[in-house]
Amino acid sequence: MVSCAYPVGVDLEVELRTHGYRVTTARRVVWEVLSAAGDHLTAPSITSRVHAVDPSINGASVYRALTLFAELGLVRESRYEDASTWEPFHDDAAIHLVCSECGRVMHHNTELVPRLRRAIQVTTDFAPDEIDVRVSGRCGHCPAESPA
Amino acid sequence: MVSCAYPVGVDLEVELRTHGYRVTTARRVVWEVLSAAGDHLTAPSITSRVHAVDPSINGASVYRALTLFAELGLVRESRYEDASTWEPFHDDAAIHLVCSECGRVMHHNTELVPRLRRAIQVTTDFAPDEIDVRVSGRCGHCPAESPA
DNA sequence: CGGCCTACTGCAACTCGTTCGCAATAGCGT
DNA sequence: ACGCTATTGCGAACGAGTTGCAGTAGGCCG
Repeated sequence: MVSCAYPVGVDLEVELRTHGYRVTTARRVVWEVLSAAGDHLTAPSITSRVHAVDPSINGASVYRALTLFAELGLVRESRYEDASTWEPFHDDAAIHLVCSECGRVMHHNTELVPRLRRAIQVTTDFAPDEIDVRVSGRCGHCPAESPA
Repeated sequence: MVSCAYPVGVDLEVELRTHGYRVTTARRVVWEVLSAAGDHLTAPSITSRVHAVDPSINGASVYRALTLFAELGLVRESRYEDASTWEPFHDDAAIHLVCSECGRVMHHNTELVPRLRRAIQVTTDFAPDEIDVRVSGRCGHCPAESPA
């Protein structure tokens, strides 16, 4: 049911074993769900998708898997409007375009992010680590606001 | 006790009255706290500061005030690591530099933000609204990481 | 291949930030 | 000062996320 549509460069089993963790059903299913979506998902929606695959997997295990994946750097958590979302890790030159209509989250790569990093390094005494850019607006799939 | 150290360009009373809302103690105190901090505050920390000024103000009222202020565009909510924070509104050319050591949040203006907005408009079919940039790292006040 | 050790899971109770319904209170226009 | 009603305080409810514990299953070893 869940196929791996996301170009995963990471082999979960290898990653887990390398760090001495066991490869379990729960972890595999959570990873499949994340990979299949390849997109931002809230924890509750991850849980329900996991349940669609295997209802015997407990919600707590989903959280534990997510936390573990985050520690291993396989996924990243980011907090949006009113929910935190999870997605497979990607490099941070990608910015997030969040559609206020349909809630969809798109990625967009731009060299302005690395440039911003350099600008900060040069013009401030702040040593930048991660850069997270979120843009809210309306995506191409959603109709333009009708003039009320 | 709470003085208004933040360069407020907004008169709360006027803003409330203009929109037909009443000027109440709770709203005034919440606004004083936000203005005095002029910085990102979590809702619970806002509540405790409000209590320091007037313990009779209920936590729920703090949330209601914050929600109202957000609707009026006086404050902005943003979600960080594990808490949502509130701060008086500032224009979004300012980006957030969040120090991982001391937790301090600084603002930095850069013309790269408006440029990013234009880049998105030109190169994608996404219509950008708000742009929120958060940079984690280490600020100038915190000692550099000692080589472990 | 089978058995053991223990990491991991499912469960259920718990925490804690945030919201809601309702009666009492206090703005503010007259 | 009076009255209308927006707003508050209270307490209960809610929901996401966490935790402790006993049972289960991954995977190493013989």
